[in-house]
Amino acid sequence: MDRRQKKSREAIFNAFTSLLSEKNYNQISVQEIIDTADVGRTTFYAHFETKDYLLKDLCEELFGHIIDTAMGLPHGHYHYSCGSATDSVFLHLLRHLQENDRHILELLSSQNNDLFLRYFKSNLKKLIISQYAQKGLLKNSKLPEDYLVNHVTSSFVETVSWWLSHNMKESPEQITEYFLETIEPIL
Amino acid sequence: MDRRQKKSREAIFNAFTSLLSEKNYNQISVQEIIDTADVGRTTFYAHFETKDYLLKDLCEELFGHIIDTAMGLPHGHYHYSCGSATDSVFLHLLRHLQENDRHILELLSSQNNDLFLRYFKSNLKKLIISQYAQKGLLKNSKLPEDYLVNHVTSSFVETVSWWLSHNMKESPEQITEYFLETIEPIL
DNA sequence: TTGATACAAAACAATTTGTTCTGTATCAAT
DNA sequence: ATTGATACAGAACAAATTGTTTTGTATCAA
Repeated sequence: MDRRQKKSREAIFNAFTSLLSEKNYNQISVQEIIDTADVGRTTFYAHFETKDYLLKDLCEELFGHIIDTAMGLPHGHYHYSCGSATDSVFLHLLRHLQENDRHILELLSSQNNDLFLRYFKSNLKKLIISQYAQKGLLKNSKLPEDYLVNHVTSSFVETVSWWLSHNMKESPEQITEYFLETIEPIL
Repeated sequence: MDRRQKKSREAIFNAFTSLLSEKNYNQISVQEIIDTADVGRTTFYAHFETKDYLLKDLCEELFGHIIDTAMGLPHGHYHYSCGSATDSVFLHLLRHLQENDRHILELLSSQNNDLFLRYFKSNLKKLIISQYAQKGLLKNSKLPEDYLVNHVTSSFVETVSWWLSHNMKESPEQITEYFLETIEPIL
C-alpha cells in the first residue's frame, strides 16, 4: 500500500480513536475527524464511504488482529483441565488485551462500549466456533449448539466488560478462573 | 397529563418505533420523525431535548413497564425448584414479551438490536438485584456478587436475543429451561 | 525522469439541527 | 359558557453537516 495512503488512514484512525475516548459516537462529526486528523475532506471520503464504515474498518483491524493471533495458537483443552486454565485461549486473549494494543482498552471502556463489544463478540464467536464447536466439543449438553456458542461467547465478552469496569484490578488468571467457573459446569 | 401532550407524545413514539423497525437509528432524522408523526417541529423539541432522549424515554416506558410488573410478583425461588421453573420470574418475563406489547419485539429484533438490549439489561439488572442479590441468594459461589449479577442478567438478555433470532419457535417454558440450565449450576 | 495517484483546498447544493417568532386551537377550571 | 393558560402548527432562521466536484500540487513507484 502507498505510504501516503497508510499515513492518512492511520491519521484518521488515530483521530477517530481519540475522539471516541472523549465523546459519543453519534456526536462525532466527519468534520471533527478531518480536523483532528488534519487531512482533507476529499481524503476522508476516498478512504471511507461513511462514518459507519470507518468504525467497521477500525474494529476489524483491532479485533481481527487479536482473534487471528489466537486462532494460530494450539487449540486449548480447558474442558479437560478443569480449574487450572493456564493454557486457555481465553487467558491468552485477556493477556493480549492487557497489553493495550492501540488503545483498545480505552475504546472498550468508553461511552461507546457496546459499539465495540458487539464487534468483539462477532469476531470472538468465529474463534469459539473454530476451536470448539467445529470439533464437537460443545455437544455434551441438553442445549442447542448455537445457543451454547452464543452463551459462551457473550459470557466472555461480558466478563471482559466487567473486568474493564473494575479497572482491571484482577489478574488475567483470576478473570479466566471466574469465566471458566461460569461455563465449565455446563459443557 | 394534558390530552394534547399525551397524543403528541404517543404519535412521536409510534413514528419513532415505526422508523426504527425499518432503518438504523443513526439514519433516522428528527425531520423524518416529525413528518411521520405529523407534528410540528416545535412540538418535538418541547417534548424531547434530543433524539437520544427520545430513545431513552421510549425504552424507559417499554422496559420499565415490563420490569415493574415483574417486580410486583411474589419472589420466585428457582434455586430451590431446580428444573421445573414453572414459577420463575424469567418465565413470566418471556410470556410478557411474547404478548408483544407495543411492538417491543420488532424493536428487539431490529437492526438496532443492541440499543434496546442495553436498556433491557439495565432494567433487568435492577430486578435481579431486588429479587436475588439483596436477599443474599447469590452468595453460594466462588464468584464476586456483582460479577454474578452481571452474568445472570446478561445471560438472560442474550437468551432472549437468541430466542428472537430464532423467530421464537420455542415455547417460553423451553427457553426458561435453557436459561436455567446455564445458570443454575453456578448458583 | 515520468506517468500515475493520493492529496489539499475550495466551492457547492442539499439536508439537518435547534431556536424563535406569531397566531390558533384546545385544555381544565370556574 | 367564559376565561386564562398552554400545547400546538407553521414559518423562518442561522449554523452546521454531508457528500460531491473541480483544480492544482506533491508524492509515489518504476
